[in-house]
Amino acid sequence: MDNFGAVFPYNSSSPTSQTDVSSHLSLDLMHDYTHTTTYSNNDDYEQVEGDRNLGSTGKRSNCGSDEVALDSASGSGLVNSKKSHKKVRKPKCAFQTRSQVDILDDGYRWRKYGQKAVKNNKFPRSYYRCTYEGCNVKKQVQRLSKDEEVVETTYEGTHTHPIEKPNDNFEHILTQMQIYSTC
DNA sequence: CGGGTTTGACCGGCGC
DNA sequence: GCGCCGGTCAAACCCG
Repeated sequence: MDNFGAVFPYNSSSPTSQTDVSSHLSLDLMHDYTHTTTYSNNDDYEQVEGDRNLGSTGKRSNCGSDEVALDSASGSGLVNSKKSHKKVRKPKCAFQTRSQVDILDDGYRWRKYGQKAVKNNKFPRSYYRCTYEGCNVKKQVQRLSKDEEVVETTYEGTHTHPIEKPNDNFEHILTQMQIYSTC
Protein backbone atom coordinates (compact mmCIF):
# COMPACT_ATOMS: atom_id res chain seq x y z
CA MET A 1 0.00 0.00 0.00
CA ASP A 2 2.83 2.26 0.63
CA ASN A 3 4.38 2.09 -2.72
CA PHE A 4 2.05 2.95 -5.49
CA GLY A 5 4.81 3.08 -7.95
CA ALA A 6 4.67 -0.59 -8.36
CA VAL A 7 1.01 -0.65 -8.97
CA PHE A 8 0.30 2.44 -10.87
CA PRO A 9 1.27 2.66 -14.45
CA TYR A 10 1.93 6.27 -13.97
CA ASN A 11 5.37 7.54 -14.78
CA SER A 12 6.53 4.30 -16.12
CA SER A 13 7.53 5.01 -19.64
CA SER A 14 4.10 6.24 -20.43
CA PRO A 15 4.27 9.91 -21.21
CA THR A 16 1.33 10.29 -18.95
CA SER A 17 -0.81 10.93 -21.87
CA GLN A 18 0.00 14.53 -22.16
CA THR A 19 -2.73 14.78 -24.65
CA ASP A 20 -4.35 16.88 -22.07
CA VAL A 21 -7.73 15.61 -21.50
CA SER A 22 -9.86 18.64 -21.41
CA SER A 23 -7.89 21.60 -20.33
CA HIS A 24 -4.86 20.95 -18.24
CA LEU A 25 -5.70 17.68 -16.76
CA SER A 26 -4.03 14.56 -17.76
CA LEU A 27 -5.41 11.45 -16.36
CA ASP A 28 -3.95 8.11 -15.66
CA LEU A 29 -6.34 5.45 -14.77
CA MET A 30 -5.16 2.83 -12.45
CA HIS A 31 -6.18 -0.66 -12.15
CA ASP A 32 -8.21 -1.60 -9.28
CA TYR A 33 -5.32 -1.73 -6.99
CA THR A 34 -7.33 -2.94 -4.16
CA HIS A 35 -4.91 -3.70 -1.50
CA THR A 36 -2.53 -5.94 -3.20
CA THR A 37 -2.33 -8.02 -0.14
CA THR A 38 -5.59 -7.92 1.65
CA TYR A 39 -7.65 -9.40 -1.07
CA SER A 40 -6.15 -12.71 -0.72
CA ASN A 41 -9.18 -14.59 0.35
CA ASN A 42 -12.52 -14.29 -1.26
CA ASP A 43 -14.30 -14.65 1.94
CA ASP A 44 -13.47 -11.17 2.78
CA TYR A 45 -15.46 -9.44 0.24
CA GLU A 46 -18.30 -10.10 -1.99
CA GLN A 47 -18.52 -8.62 -5.34
CA VAL A 48 -21.81 -7.49 -6.58
CA GLU A 49 -22.59 -7.60 -10.19
CA GLY A 50 -24.67 -4.98 -11.72
CA ASP A 51 -24.60 -1.51 -13.00
CA ARG A 52 -22.16 0.77 -11.55
CA ASN A 53 -23.42 4.04 -12.67
CA LEU A 54 -21.32 7.03 -12.29
CA GLY A 55 -23.95 9.59 -12.16
CA SER A 56 -27.01 9.76 -14.25
CA THR A 57 -25.34 9.41 -17.52
CA GLY A 58 -25.29 5.71 -17.43
CA LYS A 59 -21.59 5.62 -17.63
CA ARG A 60 -20.10 2.48 -16.37
CA SER A 61 -16.82 1.38 -15.20
CA ASN A 62 -15.94 -1.76 -13.53
CA CYS A 63 -14.21 0.05 -10.84
CA GLY A 64 -16.13 -0.64 -7.90
CA SER A 65 -18.76 -2.71 -6.69
CA ASP A 66 -19.73 -2.67 -3.34
CA GLU A 67 -22.13 -1.55 -1.04
CA VAL A 68 -23.02 -4.86 0.16
CA ALA A 69 -24.25 -4.54 3.61
CA LEU A 70 -22.29 -1.64 4.66
CA ASP A 71 -24.76 -1.70 7.38
CA SER A 72 -24.94 0.57 10.27
CA ALA A 73 -21.64 2.14 9.73
CA SER A 74 -23.33 4.76 7.71
CA GLY A 75 -25.58 6.40 10.08
CA SER A 76 -26.03 6.70 13.68
CA GLY A 77 -22.65 5.88 14.80
CA LEU A 78 -20.50 2.96 14.39
CA VAL A 79 -21.64 0.77 17.18
CA ASN A 80 -19.96 -2.55 17.29
CA SER A 81 -21.34 -3.78 14.08
CA LYS A 82 -17.91 -4.77 13.04
CA LYS A 83 -18.01 -7.59 15.42
CA SER A 84 -21.23 -9.04 14.29
CA HIS A 85 -20.83 -8.56 10.59
CA LYS A 86 -18.31 -10.11 8.44
CA LYS A 87 -16.20 -7.42 7.12
CA VAL A 88 -17.01 -6.51 3.60
CA ARG A 89 -14.19 -4.95 1.80
CA LYS A 90 -15.21 -2.71 -1.01
CA PRO A 91 -13.04 -2.64 -4.07
CA LYS A 92 -11.60 0.69 -4.82
CA CYS A 93 -10.77 2.40 -8.00
CA ALA A 94 -7.90 4.80 -8.08
CA PHE A 95 -6.69 7.16 -10.71
CA GLN A 96 -4.24 9.95 -10.93
CA THR A 97 -4.71 13.35 -12.36
CA ARG A 98 -2.17 15.95 -13.15
CA SER A 99 -3.68 19.03 -11.71
CA GLN A 100 -2.90 22.12 -9.76
CA VAL A 101 -5.85 21.62 -7.50
CA ASP A 102 -6.33 18.78 -5.15
CA ILE A 103 -10.05 18.55 -5.41
CA LEU A 104 -11.60 17.64 -8.68
CA ASP A 105 -15.05 18.98 -9.10
CA ASP A 106 -16.77 15.83 -10.17
CA GLY A 107 -20.24 17.14 -9.67
CA TYR A 108 -20.97 15.41 -6.43
CA ARG A 109 -21.01 17.04 -3.05
CA TRP A 110 -18.37 15.77 -0.70
CA ARG A 111 -17.78 16.31 2.91
CA LYS A 112 -14.35 15.97 4.37
CA TYR A 113 -14.25 13.75 7.39
CA GLY A 114 -10.61 13.29 8.01
CA GLN A 115 -7.09 14.01 7.06
CA LYS A 116 -4.04 11.97 7.85
CA ALA A 117 -0.39 12.20 7.28
CA VAL A 118 0.70 9.08 5.51
CA LYS A 119 4.00 7.37 5.54
CA ASN A 120 6.43 8.12 2.76
CA ASN A 121 4.47 11.07 1.59
CA LYS A 122 4.89 14.60 2.66
CA PHE A 123 1.37 15.50 1.70
CA PRO A 124 -1.55 14.52 3.88
CA ARG A 125 -4.30 12.30 2.60
CA SER A 126 -7.80 13.69 2.77
CA TYR A 127 -10.87 11.58 3.28
CA TYR A 128 -14.19 12.58 1.79
CA ARG A 129 -17.66 11.12 1.93
CA CYS A 130 -20.56 11.86 -0.36
CA THR A 131 -23.08 13.99 1.46
CA TYR A 132 -26.09 12.66 -0.36
CA GLU A 133 -28.35 10.92 2.06
CA GLY A 134 -27.88 7.21 1.97
CA CYS A 135 -24.96 7.37 -0.39
CA ASN A 136 -21.91 5.79 1.10
CA VAL A 137 -19.39 6.63 -1.51
CA LYS A 138 -16.05 7.69 -0.19
CA LYS A 139 -12.97 9.02 -1.79
CA GLN A 140 -9.45 9.69 -0.74
CA VAL A 141 -7.36 12.42 -2.23
CA GLN A 142 -3.65 12.62 -1.97
CA ARG A 143 -0.94 14.48 -3.74
CA LEU A 144 2.11 12.43 -4.49
CA SER A 145 5.32 13.57 -2.96
CA LYS A 146 7.37 12.17 -5.74
CA ASP A 147 5.52 14.21 -8.27
CA GLU A 148 3.77 17.10 -6.71
CA GLU A 149 1.67 17.79 -9.73
CA VAL A 150 -0.03 14.47 -9.50
CA VAL A 151 -3.11 14.04 -7.42
CA GLU A 152 -4.22 10.55 -6.69
CA THR A 153 -7.90 10.01 -6.10
CA THR A 154 -9.35 6.78 -4.84
CA TYR A 155 -13.07 6.14 -5.08
CA GLU A 156 -14.79 3.57 -2.99
CA GLY A 157 -18.36 2.58 -3.59
CA THR A 158 -21.01 3.57 -6.05
CA HIS A 159 -23.21 6.61 -6.00
CA THR A 160 -26.82 5.75 -5.47
CA HIS A 161 -28.08 8.97 -6.93
CA PRO A 162 -27.68 11.09 -10.00
CA ILE A 163 -24.90 13.55 -10.27
CA GLU A 164 -25.85 16.70 -8.47
CA LYS A 165 -23.96 19.26 -10.40
CA PRO A 166 -23.35 18.13 -13.92
CA ASN A 167 -20.00 19.15 -15.13
CA ASP A 168 -19.16 18.72 -18.75
CA ASN A 169 -15.53 18.83 -18.11
CA PHE A 170 -15.58 15.94 -15.79
CA GLU A 171 -17.99 14.09 -17.97
CA HIS A 172 -15.28 14.11 -20.51
CA ILE A 173 -12.83 12.78 -18.00
CA LEU A 174 -15.19 10.05 -17.06
CA THR A 175 -15.38 9.08 -20.63
CA GLN A 176 -11.67 8.72 -20.66
CA MET A 177 -11.82 6.69 -17.54
CA GLN A 178 -14.18 4.36 -19.17
CA ILE A 179 -11.89 3.84 -22.03
CA TYR A 180 -8.81 3.18 -20.02
CA SER A 181 -10.25 1.56 -17.03
CA THR A 182 -9.79 -2.09 -16.57
CA CYS A 183 -10.95 -2.19 -13.04
C1' DC B 1 -27.95 28.85 11.75
C1' DG B 2 -26.72 25.21 8.73
C1' DG B 3 -23.26 23.00 6.42
C1' DG B 4 -18.50 22.20 5.79
C1' DT B 5 -13.56 21.87 7.70
C1' DT B 6 -10.03 20.97 11.16
C1' DT B 7 -7.80 18.11 14.21
C1' DG B 8 -6.80 15.16 18.09
C1' DA B 9 -8.40 10.88 19.80
C1' DC B 10 -9.72 6.39 19.08
C1' DC B 11 -9.96 1.83 16.96
C1' DG B 12 -8.74 -2.22 14.34
C1' DG B 13 -5.56 -4.68 11.31
C1' DC B 14 -1.15 -6.20 10.55
C1' DG B 15 3.75 -7.27 11.02
C1' DC B 16 7.36 -8.26 14.11
C1' DG C 1 1.78 -8.66 23.11
C1' DC C 2 3.28 -4.46 21.27
C1' DG C 3 3.82 -0.79 18.26
C1' DC C 4 2.90 1.23 13.86
C1' DC C 5 -0.23 2.80 10.63
C1' DG C 6 -4.42 3.76 8.10
C1' DG C 7 -9.14 4.94 8.59
C1' DT C 8 -12.92 7.06 11.16
C1' DC C 9 -15.23 9.74 14.69
C1' DA C 10 -16.78 13.81 16.72
C1' DA C 11 -16.25 18.19 19.09
C1' DA C 12 -14.83 22.58 18.11
C1' DC C 13 -14.42 25.80 14.87
C1' DC C 14 -15.22 28.51 10.59
C1' DC C 15 -17.84 30.69 7.04
C1' DG C 16 -21.53 32.33 4.09
